[in-house]
Amino acid sequence: MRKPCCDKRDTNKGAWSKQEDQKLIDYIQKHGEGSWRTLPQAAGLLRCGKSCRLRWINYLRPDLKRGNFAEDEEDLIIKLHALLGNRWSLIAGRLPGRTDNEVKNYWNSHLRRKLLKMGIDPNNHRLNQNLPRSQTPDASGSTSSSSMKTNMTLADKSSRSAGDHPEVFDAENVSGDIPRDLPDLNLDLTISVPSSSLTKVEEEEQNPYASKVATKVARDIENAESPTLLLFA
DNA sequence: AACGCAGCCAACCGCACCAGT
DNA sequence: AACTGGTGCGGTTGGCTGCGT
Repeated sequence: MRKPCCDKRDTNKGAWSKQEDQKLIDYIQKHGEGSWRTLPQAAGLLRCGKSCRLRWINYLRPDLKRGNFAEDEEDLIIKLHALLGNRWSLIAGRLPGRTDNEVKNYWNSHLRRKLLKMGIDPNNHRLNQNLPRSQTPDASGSTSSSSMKTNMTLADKSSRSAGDHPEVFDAENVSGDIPRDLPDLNLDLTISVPSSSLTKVEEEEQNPYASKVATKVARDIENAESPTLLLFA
């Protein structure tokens, strides 16, 4: 039995105060990130290390992009979710300035509903004949979101939350499942490792978060058992 | 004005992963 | 190989806010 990450009796919980935020920012600016377990004490915070890490990553990081998601960001999230499932950190890694928590929340509060409204099962990105499909133009694929089109799903064998996604993806089955009179759901799921003229070191210096996750995405995709990626033209 | 409800989002929790020993 | 500590991730919760009645 491992001991808890901190002594919960002595730690604050709940919303962060401005003073706490400032202490955390000051400390990280001086000493850099890492050593989250010892950081709270060193920074004079009565917080659990995990809590500090979360606060920094999700809220205080200087490279965070706050505010509404753009259309292309929405599209990308939908595509990546079809590809990766609920692996929010990987998805967020493709969206500069966005955090896994933010993407997860946005998915659950907006995009899930949007797909459902379009008659698409948000769990597997397949047209769901049991769900009512709205007759509005939005539901025909010509939504405000330009490329909200899908006819695919993907087995994500390595996912820890594989329950959301079918273990085996059968392309033949898909083509058979989708009625011919449905809108063209051609979804380009091409995914590539971010290319950069910067060296890996330079890239990591400029954006350690994006770089780190991008590396993981690339590794995951490389390691994926064939045929994990099934792209449908 | 008061209340109930739904949606959003920050934060917490528990588990898994990984590197070091 | 087994163990341990630190870190990361995804699911869930709870409080706040806005809206309708």
